[in-house]
Amino acid sequence: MLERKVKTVRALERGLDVLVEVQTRRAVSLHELHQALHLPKATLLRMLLTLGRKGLVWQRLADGAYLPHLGAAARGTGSAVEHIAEIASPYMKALSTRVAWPSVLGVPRLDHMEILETNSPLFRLDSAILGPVGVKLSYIHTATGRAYLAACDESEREAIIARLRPKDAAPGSEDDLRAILAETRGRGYALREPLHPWPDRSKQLVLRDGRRSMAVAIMAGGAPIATINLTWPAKRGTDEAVMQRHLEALQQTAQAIGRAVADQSGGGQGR
Amino acid sequence: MLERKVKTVRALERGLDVLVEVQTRRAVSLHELHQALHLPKATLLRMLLTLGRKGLVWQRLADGAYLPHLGAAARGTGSAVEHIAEIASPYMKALSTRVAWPSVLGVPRLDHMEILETNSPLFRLDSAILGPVGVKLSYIHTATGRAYLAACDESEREAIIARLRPKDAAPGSEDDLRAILAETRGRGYALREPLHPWPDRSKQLVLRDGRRSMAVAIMAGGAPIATINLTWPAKRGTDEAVMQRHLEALQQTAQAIGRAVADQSGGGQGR
DNA sequence: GGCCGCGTTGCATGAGGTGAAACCCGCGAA
DNA sequence: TTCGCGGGTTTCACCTCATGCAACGCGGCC
Repeated sequence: MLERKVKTVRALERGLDVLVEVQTRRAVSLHELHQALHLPKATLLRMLLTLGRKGLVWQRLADGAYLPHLGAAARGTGSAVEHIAEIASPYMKALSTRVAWPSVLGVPRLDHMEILETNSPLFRLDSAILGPVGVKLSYIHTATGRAYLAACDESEREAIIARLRPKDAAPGSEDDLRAILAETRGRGYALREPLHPWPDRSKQLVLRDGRRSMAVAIMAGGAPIATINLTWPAKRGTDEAVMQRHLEALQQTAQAIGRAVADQSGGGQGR
Repeated sequence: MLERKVKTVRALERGLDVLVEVQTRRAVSLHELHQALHLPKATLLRMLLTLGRKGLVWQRLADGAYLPHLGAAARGTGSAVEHIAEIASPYMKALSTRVAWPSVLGVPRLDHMEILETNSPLFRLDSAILGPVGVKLSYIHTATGRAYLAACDESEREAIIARLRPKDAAPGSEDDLRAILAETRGRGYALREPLHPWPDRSKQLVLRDGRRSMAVAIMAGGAPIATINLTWPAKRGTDEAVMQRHLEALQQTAQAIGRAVADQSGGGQGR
């Protein structure tokens, strides 16, 4: 293998350098690649397009960063769940063309929801900037968090609530939360209203950012694995109008993503 | 990602096709790639050289087949043990330049040792053709099998012996086997002599192929994970001379491979 | 011995990879 | 508001370098 008289293929060689670079750093911008590999950006762009077409890397909407596609590697390692962002990304892009407001994809963590992807850069409006990837959202005060809590298994819900319950929780406040979640579950989508008394991360910020938000869970295999929301400025007309207009699209998108994740976990190996 | 005005890099594109093809079929010959991808062999050769240099594929000595390098994929999935063949291959190539006879790398299976790699194609002698990859060797009648049995943990040894014990085993024959293994362990290397009465796969073949063979275990983390042997024609001078001359090289090679495997499993991620 | 299949090498040709330069676009500063 | 800047994107003319034909080596098999 090592010794061979023939020359190597330079274009392939450099392309593989890019691939390896993307794989080692988990997320990388064009500019970072540029200064790491000393290749002109134009060249990098063409290589990334090629790698993308072959399904080896993908570009996150949230920040345009290039990420490795784990699929080929973990072939058969189950859990396409780790790829939700990658799988959801194209659906969120499509969603951005159907509705006028940006969305965020969130996944549950121990005591918060984490943003994995957002299509907000696709909107021109400066009011549309949603937190970058990695931002932590409250389970209690955000539509995203409530959508997950309402959809998840009871034992999981209990565990999360227990984790968030303040020492000095007002009597009855926990029942209020449960009532909110029950209503959310019945309604089929979550809102950041009504207000709930417990403190939790960035509660104040949520309260006064002047936005409204609705969210639904993404289900796969009977369990919620993520959520997707829609955020719009509060001043924008009546909330009911917005919600009526876009709820269906949001739910359809969530279902489509859930189906795609289930498909990947099951038989197909994608592309 | 999908839509982009710029052109893709054809050379990279085709190279990735080759990579993917090698990854999906686990082992593939140049000719197979040729008819699968409809690329001239010369081109394929250059691409494979490039992929090899980047550590994404490697070529098996045994049959020249190209195999994917699992490393990048399973990064952190531990057990470099599955890569023994890949890791051992270069050492076996080096060994072929130090000694005059071919070697085989074997790993334990339920009731036999399986050949994973051999450097025999590097020898011109037609007497040197050793079974292709996948051949099953007897634990009892081959040096390779005995080397493993002698080196492994007692409980594992007992399990294997129990599995192989014939219903009508002659009294004392099992003790004979244990004695053989004990002597092997003390000596530090295994031989296919002395004969043992139990029947086992291809016993007859081993008895009359007119060859002699010696083998040592490859240790990693205190346990044997594979074996490497040396085979030569029986007619070739005195066996003692051959063994004296090459035993050290064989043991050094086994140790080097064991160390390489341990290194990969531990810290480094190889390329 | 001669044929065939497969891997390998050499080399002339022009397809296509390359990167400088220009363009775009959003952002922050003035 | 304009300007400048830093990133990403596109264009395009140059000329390397990927390409595949052709020829060779070698071992196996009839």
